[in-house]
Amino acid sequence: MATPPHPRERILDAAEALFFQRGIAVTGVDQVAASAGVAIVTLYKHFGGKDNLLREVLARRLDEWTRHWDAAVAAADSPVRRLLAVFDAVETFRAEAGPTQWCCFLATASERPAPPDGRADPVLDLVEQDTRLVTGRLAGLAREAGCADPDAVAAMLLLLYNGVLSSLLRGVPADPVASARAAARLVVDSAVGTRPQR
Amino acid sequence: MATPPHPRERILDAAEALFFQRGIAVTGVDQVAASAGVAIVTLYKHFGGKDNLLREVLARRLDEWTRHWDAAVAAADSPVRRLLAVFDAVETFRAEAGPTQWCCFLATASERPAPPDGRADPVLDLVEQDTRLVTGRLAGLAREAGCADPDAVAAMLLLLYNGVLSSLLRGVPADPVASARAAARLVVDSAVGTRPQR
DNA sequence: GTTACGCCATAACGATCGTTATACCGAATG
DNA sequence: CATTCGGTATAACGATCGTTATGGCGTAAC
Repeated sequence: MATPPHPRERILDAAEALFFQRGIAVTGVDQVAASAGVAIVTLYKHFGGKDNLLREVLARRLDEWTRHWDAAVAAADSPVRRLLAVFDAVETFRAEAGPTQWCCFLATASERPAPPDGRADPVLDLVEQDTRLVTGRLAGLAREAGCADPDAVAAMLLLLYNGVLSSLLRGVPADPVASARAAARLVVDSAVGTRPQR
Repeated sequence: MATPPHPRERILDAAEALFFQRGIAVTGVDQVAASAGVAIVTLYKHFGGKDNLLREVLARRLDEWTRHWDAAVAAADSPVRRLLAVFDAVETFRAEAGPTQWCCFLATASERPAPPDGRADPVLDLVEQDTRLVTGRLAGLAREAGCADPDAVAAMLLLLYNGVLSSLLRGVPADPVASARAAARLVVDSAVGTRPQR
């Protein structure tokens, strides 16, 4: 159970670990296959190529992240706590997903240039899908929490959210989630207009 | 004056633009030379290679950023405004530096894996130098502003700072600096314990 | 037993990329 | 005029990488 028997899962795990710990472009397909204990041919049998592999890794990640966030929101027992549940989800997700260095989607957006013509890139589409998910949910939860200006609150929380993910690259602050929670509480308390309901 | 006559500056400008708009690994040396209107040999005459070119781009950028931040701090007329001057500096720096997509240092840290052995990487050293600069200054300014817990405030502001830089990748929020300023004001006001001195 | 299937190992291909060598040109300097 | 210097153009090298082809090995199904 430590290593899933199916080679497909092992490839996805290895790709996720290598892509977002060391970088997507610098990680060769052979390294992914070797890390998964799988032949290169098997990788190409399951996924069509590197781009498709990256696409499936991102899709799986987006799915797991959505589930984590859903669970964290469901576990919260007040509208304000539901709004702040993003950071709980980040913490539990990172604890379970392992030592992935930083955000898959930001890493992909960073390394992958937009195609010159107006054509769409299926990989970058997943990044934008994640962006829409985060922004939309934050705005909705802010509205339900009774914030005076939900969009402004969502923008500030999104800033803290992106800050957490990118702070993993700098290594500082040491506990980005804790700092983000503290800052988010100040933002939300100010917007709701009530004192914190510890 | 639009295009500096010295090819060295043109190469640095072109490399900065391409590296951090499209990605470092995916940008070839030939593209940099072509964009600078310079032969590849000239690029290798001035800089020893791609790594050294990247190093000089980062060094120049760190220098300019330090100057901008210094100026913004000097222009502020209260300790709290000096603490918040980071975001003024980000705005003026981005307005002057041109359409660079996002933070050079985070992009470099994202694409460049740490060397496996304990050896030091001169490029990643510059990234860490930038990290130390930002964290150290924020903590010092927070202390001078009379914050109750300067390190905690610095951590939250660093989070917002990283959030601004990485939000440029997502494209949202539309005006990250404005949102960061609003959130930072809430954080600092709460830490100083006084009402905002508009 | 034979067939089919999933996987592995090896090798090779085309392409890109970082880097260097060679030869040429023009202007400034003596 | 000769020389030197900074720049250009072209070509080539080695290396890496994404991708594919070939052939062989085990296991489960019929």
